[in-house]
Amino acid sequence: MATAPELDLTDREILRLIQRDATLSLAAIAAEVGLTPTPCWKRIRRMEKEGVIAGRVTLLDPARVGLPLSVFVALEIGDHSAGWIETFAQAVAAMPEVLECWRMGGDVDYLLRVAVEDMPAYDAFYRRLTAAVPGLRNVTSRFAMERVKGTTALPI
Amino acid sequence: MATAPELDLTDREILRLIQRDATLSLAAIAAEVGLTPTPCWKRIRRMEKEGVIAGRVTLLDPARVGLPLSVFVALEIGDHSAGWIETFAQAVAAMPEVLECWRMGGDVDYLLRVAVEDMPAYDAFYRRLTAAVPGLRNVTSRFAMERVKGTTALPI
DNA sequence: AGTGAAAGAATCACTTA
DNA sequence: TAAGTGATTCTTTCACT
Repeated sequence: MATAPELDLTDREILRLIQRDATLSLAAIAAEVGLTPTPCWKRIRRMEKEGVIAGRVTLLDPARVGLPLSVFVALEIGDHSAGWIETFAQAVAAMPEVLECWRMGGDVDYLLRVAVEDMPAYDAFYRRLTAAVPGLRNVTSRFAMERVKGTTALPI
Repeated sequence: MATAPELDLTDREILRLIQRDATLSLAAIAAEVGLTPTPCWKRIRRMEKEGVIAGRVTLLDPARVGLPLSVFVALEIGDHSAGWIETFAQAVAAMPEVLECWRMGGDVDYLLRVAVEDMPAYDAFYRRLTAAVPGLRNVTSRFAMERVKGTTALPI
């Protein structure tokens, strides 16, 4: 078990910068936070090892790659056993259209966000989902009209 | 208006790789797709210019930076005028806790995903939201227990 | 799409406060 | 324990083929 990471103000300032733009050079980061590149590099590497930094990814425009339709799917389930949940998690992991899957408290058991090409593609996904996951008590699909805001940058 | 980008199989293969890992060198990408670094670099730069590539970001672990609570907020509004919607979009843009905001079709008008420290922090956010956005007909908060899956990689 | 060169960046051993 | 220096290596970038 790793000890809880202590993040000082400089660590947080670095995170704030690289969260928004992973292409910033160490020299640019260093200039922003008032250090030289080497200590910045050491801090970043430390935060990667500690798991504070989960990764660096390239974000695409969904519409430009042929996936303009986003759907939120609320699931209510019948069987709440550990075995069922494990099976469900594996099914979801194997479906690349599912970008996010959250286990929820309250009336909804699971909430999915799905990216597909169009309505027929969503229908095909829906059929695969309900076939792969038996015992769904209720499935509610809500279709997104517009992404008003979308960021991966956490408020730190 | 830019012409619709044509993405060939190599473009898509490059996108598939860098979507998962933005730290891959051009040499590594080139080896994967069976080219040399220069044409890969030209393709990536072209897709950046075209807007297919939206950016490169660093992802953090929310719990490790003190934001372990994710809340989905469904909003029903009274006023559907263009002016209201513009005001709402600006309010949401100014609230860093709101990571995503979608305008929806159907029963729910807007769906937000919010990251906060704990329940008191969510309550404070809730008050700020309902104060900043007058005329909300209904606000439903659903609390996430567990992120079963979360990826930024689109199924291309 | 590839080659080869030049410029720029990351990485690290070592030094200093 | 944290930051800086300078050298090395790797990577990106680009003119030319």
